[in-house]
Amino acid sequence: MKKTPSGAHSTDEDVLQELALDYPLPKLLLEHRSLSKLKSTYTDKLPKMINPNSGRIHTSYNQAVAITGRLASSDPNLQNIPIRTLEGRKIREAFIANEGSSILSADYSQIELRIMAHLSQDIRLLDAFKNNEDIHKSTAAEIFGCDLNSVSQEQRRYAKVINFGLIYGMSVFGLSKSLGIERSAASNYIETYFARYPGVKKYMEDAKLFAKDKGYVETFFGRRLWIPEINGSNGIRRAAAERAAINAPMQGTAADLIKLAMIAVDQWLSKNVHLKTKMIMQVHDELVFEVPQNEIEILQKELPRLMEGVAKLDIPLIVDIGVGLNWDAAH
DNA sequence: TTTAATGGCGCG
DNA sequence: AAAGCGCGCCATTAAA
Repeated sequence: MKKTPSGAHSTDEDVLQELALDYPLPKLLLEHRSLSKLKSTYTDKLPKMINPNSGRIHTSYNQAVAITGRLASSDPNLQNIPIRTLEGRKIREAFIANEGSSILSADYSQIELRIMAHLSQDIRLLDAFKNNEDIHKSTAAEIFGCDLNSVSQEQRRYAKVINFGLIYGMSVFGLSKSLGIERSAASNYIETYFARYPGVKKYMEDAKLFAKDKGYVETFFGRRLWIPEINGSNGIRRAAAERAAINAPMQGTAADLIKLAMIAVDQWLSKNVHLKTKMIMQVHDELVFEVPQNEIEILQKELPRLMEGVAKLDIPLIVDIGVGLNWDAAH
């Protein structure tokens, strides 16, 4: 149903899911794939990487690999610990706090969509975030032309796929595939979306034009992200570069913000020498801490203030906090 | 035995 | 020919 770059028949998840409608084997294969992925990558490997001195797993953060300015975690990668499935979450449950401490997770809510609102200056998107609305719900209300409180689960799910797809420059083809709908229907959704959020459409066109003119795009702070293939002769790679030009300012600005947050939190912890709390991980829009019981209250109060205050955008930055005895419970 | 390429999939 | 951005790591296979 689909070919790999080398010309072989693809057996990826999409293909097997489609085949599973007609045959029993693909479903079994998918089950085996997901379980063996969890076993080989996490369950078998992570225990072997415990440092004998600390009794812990220590990752490395590379600051100069990701072109958008994100950190990248390796050996082991702790930025791709499972969370999306029940089975996977059992692995996350194994990340536990010391006796007497909790794991605290502080993550930016909808950070890239908020940045898109700021960069695009789209009035409806700015308003939605200023009113602290459920953004997928409010997008659903716009594209389905209904009331905020009459949005169905299904409508919200559609809007969510559209919202995330847009951040990445998704096409009609991609949207129709990921929603399993006709291309004409997908085309209608996108058209309606851009009619309701014209600022977003203009932002995307401007990002491409800017990149073509200068060879780079910029984050909110003016950091440059070079897109060399934006004027290349290979049409396919050029199209990919155009999508990167749309995405890079958002992902790059989010990367800038969380780095500033890490610095702000570190300085605050250093200043308050009595605190035993430790910042132990970063997962792109999330900071993870190990917090003694008697410090949870102060962290719950101070972290949002510190992280939300690193920059003044035209929308509020919102930080959600979760606390638990393990990393999964902290979400 | 090590390295590289491939296809696939975990996360934000 | 591809149609969704950014990563790192797994098993498998082939080459060095």
